[in-house]
Amino acid sequence: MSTQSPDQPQAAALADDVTAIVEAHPDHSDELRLWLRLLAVSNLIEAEIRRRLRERFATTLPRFDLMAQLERAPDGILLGELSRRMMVSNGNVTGLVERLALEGHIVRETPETDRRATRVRLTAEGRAAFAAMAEEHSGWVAELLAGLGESDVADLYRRLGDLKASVTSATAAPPPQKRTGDA
Amino acid sequence: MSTQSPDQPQAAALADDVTAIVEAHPDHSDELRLWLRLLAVSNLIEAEIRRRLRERFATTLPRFDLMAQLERAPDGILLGELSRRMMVSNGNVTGLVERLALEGHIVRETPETDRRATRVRLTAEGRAAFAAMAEEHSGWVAELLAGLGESDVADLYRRLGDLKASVTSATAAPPPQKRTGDA
DNA sequence: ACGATATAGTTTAGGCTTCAAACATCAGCC
DNA sequence: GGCTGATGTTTGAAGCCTAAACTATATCGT
Repeated sequence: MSTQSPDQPQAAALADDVTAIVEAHPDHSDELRLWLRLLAVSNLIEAEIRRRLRERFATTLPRFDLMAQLERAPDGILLGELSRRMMVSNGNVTGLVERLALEGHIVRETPETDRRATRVRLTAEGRAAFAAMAEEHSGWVAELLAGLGESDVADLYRRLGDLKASVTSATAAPPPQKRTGDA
Repeated sequence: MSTQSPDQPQAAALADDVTAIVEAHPDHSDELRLWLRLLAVSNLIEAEIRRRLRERFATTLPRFDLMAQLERAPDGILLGELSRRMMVSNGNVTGLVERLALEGHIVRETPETDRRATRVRLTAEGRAAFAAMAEEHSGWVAELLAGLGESDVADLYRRLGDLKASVTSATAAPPPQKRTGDA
């Protein structure tokens, strides 16, 4: 059911001048539609994966993500680095780690060189549990994307890279204010 | 290149280091990478939009979404239909509506024909607030996607449609339990 | 050494989200 | 009228998430 047509108020006569972008009321509906579709697809896949993680392994996507990070760092990882890699807040990681520790999947330890810090590591049990989940997980993704050809996958990957670059440069740059007279 | 080779996911022989498991599925790694990138890009854009909604309008994406739905339904909409369109649970909508009503953006009313139901509508104030937000919002999206050419946008849109179709058919169909020997 | 500043994590308050169970009402049937 | 089942919404418990305030430790400048 794609009742997702955004029905934006149609910009009137669209002067398609690329240079005079933000000031007037250009038609942004193509970009908006793209974003809405991107969001819809992403949420669709994510919801299905969350559902299966829950159903098959009684776990959640954030927990899975966290364990995936730890799996790549056999010597453990500091909480701050973890939150950076997962792109979530520090406080979020605190709770996630707490729950995973209760489940016995990970352990916390304080390095002697810096007693502020906490390093977390997968337990043997956690490593085994993650291996089982990861195996199925990649199968699920492959299954969901099975309708795409190999070249589609590569092409989408590349174009999403372009998109990522666009977003990154737009957010990294200082906010484009009205520069009066920037001749 | 690993083309459609006859897949043999025989994981039996992997007595190797368990840490290599995730990477050790050549058949699925392309799809996995694509999904991870899709997720990353989507989250990147979403986080930026959430940030700006919060900063500029002291609101959230779910609230914005809900108001966007109401904006398209001038006569109001039942909560159940709202939760269907937003693709979230009923209970979720209850709380969202409660907060937006407190803010004066929407009103609730019980239709006389069915006193179980609740119909919500934008107030005049809510409609005006949404108009202001929507205008900026579409500008933000256009700004974030500005690095893409017009044809890139169209192409990505189409390919994401293919992807959506793939996911939909994979989830709508009964679970494919065993992969029969494909050609 | 001492105070200022920076860094690592935790806590707090609040919002979003889901599921499951409860509640309320309606529509049909006897 | 009084069951019964369906439908529309709310509630409660639990988890995820953030920003801001806070604690504890480290480091740097003097």
